[in-house]
Amino acid sequence: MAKIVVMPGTLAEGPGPRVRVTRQKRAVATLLDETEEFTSAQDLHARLRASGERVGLATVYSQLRAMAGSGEIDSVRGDSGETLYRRCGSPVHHHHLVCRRCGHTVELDAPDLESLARRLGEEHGFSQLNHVLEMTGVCAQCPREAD
Amino acid sequence: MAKIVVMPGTLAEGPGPRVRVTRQKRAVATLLDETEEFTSAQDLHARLRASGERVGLATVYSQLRAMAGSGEIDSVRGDSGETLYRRCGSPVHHHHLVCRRCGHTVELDAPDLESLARRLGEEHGFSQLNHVLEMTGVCAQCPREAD
DNA sequence: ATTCTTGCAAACCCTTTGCAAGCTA
DNA sequence: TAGCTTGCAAAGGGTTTGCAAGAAT
Repeated sequence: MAKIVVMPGTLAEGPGPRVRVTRQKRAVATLLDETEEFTSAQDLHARLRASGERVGLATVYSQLRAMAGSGEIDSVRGDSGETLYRRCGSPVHHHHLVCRRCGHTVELDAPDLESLARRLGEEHGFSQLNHVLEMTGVCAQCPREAD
Repeated sequence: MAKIVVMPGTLAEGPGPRVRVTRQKRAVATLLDETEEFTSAQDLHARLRASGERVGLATVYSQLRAMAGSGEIDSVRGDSGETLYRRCGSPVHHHHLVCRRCGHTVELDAPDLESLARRLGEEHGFSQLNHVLEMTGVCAQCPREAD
């Protein structure tokens, strides 16, 4: 089921709730900017606390959820069941290959995949195609033991 | 903590724990055989109960974990955070192409995609690869105007 | 008889929610 | 001031664990 998300300045917003800029939001956004790899809400929260920021865990969760919902950041699921977030680098369509152990991420540019997806859809008479590929694995730097 | 799993007749087993065949194990294995799609532990448990089998939820979990650990079944993480299992091998790995308008679904068999995904992962030194492709579009039977 | 397996209930972990106090616009 | 936002604590949902009773060998 599709979730309709209206991004600021995209469609007629009507008399909806106005977003407010808070110290907490800036702190999370900033830390996210400085972080390359996918990280969890708990990790972000711990780092914010460690650096002296006064931010609640629930707030971090709420914010990440909002940002992910509006497409501002990407999210994937880690091995231990938690959700990992990261500021999405390139605005163009691409996919991620994420290490389930350490969160190390590689941005994939796979033209073959794009054409393949298009072909598959057209073969079945579908139009207005869209696709999301989420790849995960264990990177070369991580122990490959199974558990 | 790595768990060493020795499959029957694979390596020297030594004086390890002997696996016992129980009614519960057979029930879960059988139901898994009859199920094409990825299913959750809870779903399997509910279906077992519904069919009159007396099996505990903890047992189902424990068993799926063991089977997945030994590679007997595949596991992926669903959107809601639960782990989904499926007997691997026979019912080949495949993806779905879903119509956003009517929900009509086509099961895709795309060997090209599988090899492409494997290649992409290996090129970046990843192992234990896993991928989920979600394709959506508008099928031939549906009006394709307004979106 | 031995020891692996079961399964209830409680524990865990991550995430969301209830809601009063705090803060932005 | 008005009403989003915050954040503590509690609730939720999925999965694991403790351990005594039960079953396979």
